[in-house]
Amino acid sequence: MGRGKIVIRRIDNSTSRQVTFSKRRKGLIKKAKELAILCDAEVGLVIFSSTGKLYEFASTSLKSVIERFNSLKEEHQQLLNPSSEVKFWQREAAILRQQVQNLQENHRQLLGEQLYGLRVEELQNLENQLEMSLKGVRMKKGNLIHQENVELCKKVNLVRKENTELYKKVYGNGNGLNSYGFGCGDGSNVPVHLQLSPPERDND
Amino acid sequence: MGRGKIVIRRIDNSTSRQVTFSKRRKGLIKKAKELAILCDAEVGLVIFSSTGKLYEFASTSLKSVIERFNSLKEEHQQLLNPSSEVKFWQREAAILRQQVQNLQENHRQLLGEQLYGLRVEELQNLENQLEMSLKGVRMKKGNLIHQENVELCKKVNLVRKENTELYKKVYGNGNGLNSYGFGCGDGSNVPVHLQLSPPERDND
DNA sequence: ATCTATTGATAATA
DNA sequence: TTATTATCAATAGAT
Repeated sequence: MGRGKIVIRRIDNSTSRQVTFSKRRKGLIKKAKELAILCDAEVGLVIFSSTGKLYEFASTSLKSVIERFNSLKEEHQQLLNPSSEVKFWQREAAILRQQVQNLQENHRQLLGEQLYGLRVEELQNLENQLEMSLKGVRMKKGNLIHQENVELCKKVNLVRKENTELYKKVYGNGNGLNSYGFGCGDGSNVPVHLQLSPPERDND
Repeated sequence: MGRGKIVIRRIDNSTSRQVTFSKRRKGLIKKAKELAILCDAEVGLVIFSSTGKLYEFASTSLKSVIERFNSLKEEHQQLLNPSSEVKFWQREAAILRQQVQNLQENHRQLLGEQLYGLRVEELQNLENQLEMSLKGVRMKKGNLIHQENVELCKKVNLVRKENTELYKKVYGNGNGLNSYGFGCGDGSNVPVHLQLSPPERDND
């Protein structure tokens, strides 16, 4: 795929060999990456240039890929390493990996992805599930906001009291106090002077 | 490079994921081979499918590539020594276990459970997410139901035709036949009896 | 490095 | 799985 067809055979010219190496190495790694992502595969790729320089790619980590490769090879020829402990942990890892996969699939469906192959009934269940979730989340949010409001009101009232005290100290027992109030639905309807409030920083 | 451009992202549909895996795996291995030959490089490639099946390529041998890699990384001992292999798998299991836990927590939150400790903003995000999901699921369901309706309509029409034929056979070229039609929005404008629709529940 | 004419890979489809 | 083919992507050769 270039200006002309080439035969797959060692490139004699050292310069163009290096150039081609650089280009194709990049392409190969890109494709390895794409395969891993598109097809949910674990890919490991090791390249040594003719000068001995190492280039590598792994969708997870090369160590993990090599271990997995080794353990699979050893499993095939069960004679070599009878280390049952290793096998135990490998099985453990395999089970967990499966579990992760199941959870991920489930998760994707909850996110409304990967819905191919589901029947109407299953979709209905999913929908009901999501509606329940939404209800729960909204209720929780409502509660939280209400609670925060209550807290804020308490603060406001506290500050208001301080203000009243300060006002008294400055102007004497103040009746020049115009009552534009600030109710919080907590029963109190005492007026508040917002403009006199101390500069209390609130987190927003 | 195909009939259309695609985004590099996990392919949801399992069948086309497998097909793509098969094609691209082949392509990747071909390119790895070409790189090795053209540029005189030592290449090792390991691919695990999402179902755990192993595919490999090496210009020399994978053993050689891995050993070269290991010795370069100075981890030769580590990877081949069984006791550290146990450690590796233990770590692997720990990582996976953590992953499972995270997914489970995430999952529970998507189900509207275990929402303690979330801030309003996080709850809002969750809510938005769930709404998106719901939209996706409903759309999918709608499509599916529509499709099923179309199929059913075809069946009904087929049966109706059979009935007409039978009716003719029983009563002669029937004009006593009251044409209670059954249109399916497929172009025919025969009157439709909506009250015959299946009792589909809609979500309030 | 950058630029394109070409070849090569592959997504969609059957 | 295999085959086909319209398209897109990679890259050979030139600059």
